[in-house]
Amino acid sequence: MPFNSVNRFEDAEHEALMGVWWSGVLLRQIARRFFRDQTVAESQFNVLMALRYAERALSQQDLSERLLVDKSNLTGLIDGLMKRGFVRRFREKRDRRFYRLKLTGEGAEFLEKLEPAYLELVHGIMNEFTPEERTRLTEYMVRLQRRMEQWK
Amino acid sequence: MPFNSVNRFEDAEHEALMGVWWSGVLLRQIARRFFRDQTVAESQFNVLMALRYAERALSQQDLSERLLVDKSNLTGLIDGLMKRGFVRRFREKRDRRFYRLKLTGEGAEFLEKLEPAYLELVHGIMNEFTPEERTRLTEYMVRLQRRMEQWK
DNA sequence: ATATAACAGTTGACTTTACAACTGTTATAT
DNA sequence: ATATAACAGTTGTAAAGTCAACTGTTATAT
Repeated sequence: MPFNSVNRFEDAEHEALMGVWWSGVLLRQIARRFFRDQTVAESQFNVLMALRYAERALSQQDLSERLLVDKSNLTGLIDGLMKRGFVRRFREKRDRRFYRLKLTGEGAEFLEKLEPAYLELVHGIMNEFTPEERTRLTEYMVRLQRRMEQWK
Repeated sequence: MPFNSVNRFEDAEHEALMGVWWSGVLLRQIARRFFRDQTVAESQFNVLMALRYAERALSQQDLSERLLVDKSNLTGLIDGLMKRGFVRRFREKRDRRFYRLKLTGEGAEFLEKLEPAYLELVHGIMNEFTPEERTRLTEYMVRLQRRMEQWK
């Protein structure tokens, strides 16, 4: 789905979707570099954040669904986070098919250290918009996501 | 950069950025599946579209910049498209460092066959919005991208 | 005129991701 | 009670991407 500039389609719907597309591409690029400097992969950060703000202990399957990543990837991702001491797996006794994943103290601490720089980045980008615009943008994105869910 | 639902940050800027982020993730997912069914990789489609709608013959370097993909990927990507007969490389006589890439008749034809389904998908998603909303959304995305360019 | 820079493309190592096939565990149906 | 489904996680393969180092070509500087 290309096209920031030239677009002979002259199709307003296409143009709008391309806008979202390219914003996503740029955002990915910025995030990758940011997290590399912070010595985490973006995918690992996503896992840590999901665990931190989850309302309950999550399984790898849960993470797979929340992060929209294939469950097979969670195996290695969690392995890596365990090696760094950020996450632990707890076998569930009632149902030995899955683990409950928990953030360790080190994991939480690591996230806290990261947070200022992370928020600075986020705000540095988003203060492009006024509060009203932000609200409207958020609303648009929610609707767009709901619409796209239909294609899953 | 996670979080569609739970977000204890209570941070409107973060929320808005996450909206863009998740929309991008979903869009990638939908696109990947769509193009798989159409027997092209999304990355190949992007190249074909870029060549088709370019104002002049592009080099691999040009494509790299337009598609925001490392130039090293273009080698294999173009190789693949040449194998399918969709693209040709022409050595530039004046400057033998680069190729001029051109879409073949087969390439153009392939794109044309794809276009209806592609546009149907795009419209199916974007008719979530009224024309005024689309305009505003496009405007937001343009501003967001310009802002994000600063971090490149 | 020649050494040095810059440029386009390629290659190889590595990471990330998706997908399909597999193991082991639990739930369901007959 | 047992066969079948469904489920969670793991493994292996392949595609796609980044990055750094390399080749060959052209531009620049002294």
